[in-house]
Amino acid sequence: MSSTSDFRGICIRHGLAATHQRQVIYETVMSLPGHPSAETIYEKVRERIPSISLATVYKNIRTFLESGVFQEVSFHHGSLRVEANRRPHHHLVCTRCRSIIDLEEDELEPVRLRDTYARGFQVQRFAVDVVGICDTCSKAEAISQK
Amino acid sequence: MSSTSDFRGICIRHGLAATHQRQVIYETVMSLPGHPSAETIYEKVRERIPSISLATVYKNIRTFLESGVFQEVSFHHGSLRVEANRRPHHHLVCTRCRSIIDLEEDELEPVRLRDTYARGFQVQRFAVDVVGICDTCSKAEAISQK
DNA sequence: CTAGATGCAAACAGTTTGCGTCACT
DNA sequence: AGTGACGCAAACTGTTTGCATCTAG
Repeated sequence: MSSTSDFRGICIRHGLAATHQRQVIYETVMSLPGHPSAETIYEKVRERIPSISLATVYKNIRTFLESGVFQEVSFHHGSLRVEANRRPHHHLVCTRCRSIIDLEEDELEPVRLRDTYARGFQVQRFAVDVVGICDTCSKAEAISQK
Repeated sequence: MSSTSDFRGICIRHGLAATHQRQVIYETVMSLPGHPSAETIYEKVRERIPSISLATVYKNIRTFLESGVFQEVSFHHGSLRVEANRRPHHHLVCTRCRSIIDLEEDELEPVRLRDTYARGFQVQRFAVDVVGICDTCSKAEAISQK
């Protein structure tokens, strides 16, 4: 029973209409393994609603992301960004303005996999995004909330 | 002196022709702060070569990335990917096939900023990409190198 | 009944490609 | 001289938007 009522509860909590399309998109994302793209979700949803529009899928993905029902895999999905800094370093990523600030490697405690881990993956390096709100945005927010 | 000869050395080492356009693009990327987009680089390069084509800028960025002269800020710059996994976790990212595998949070030693750090950034969470070669790709490579 | 959701097509942004001409090596 | 680079325009992919119609609340 929980699947349907989960969905309705989520919609109520976020002030969203519980439409059929929205529900199928939600269930499809939950059912797909890994990190599906909009196109993948669209293909899968069409098996249940052949007449659905790709725009509807995009609009609902956006809606779910904005209400925090789903997350984006990465904050870097936009256009290609070039990194000239050859020193190993990490990034501070602001969720508000999407700005990226370099963080020197020694500003972070060393990152390590627990030695129990293997899976045949050959590690080359660790790239850490410190996700949060930058100084500028948190000040701007403080003002707007007066 | 080193700037020009740096560039020529890089070109020789990577088997690239040392053209004027290529040099200006290289110098521009090195001079720009942060993580410029192709468009930003193009705008800046045009100050020195007004007739340059955007396609040339793109082609050269690709060339530099492929030869490792520059890096991409992130391996996630493609299309939007949706993450339904609500549990905190990290990612194994394969540089060869670009696949993304979830890594449970407890498979990594806890990530921490050194307490000296501040800059007014409000940290929400750490998103770690363990960058390397996945099992499938490393096996494929072993075979192709026979 | 009405705000918000859907479907369609057109618009857009970012990026790549084909091809004729030009320039490094 | 020949291979690869450039410039241009057209093509392409991923995504958003405007608008008329429909539907959940």
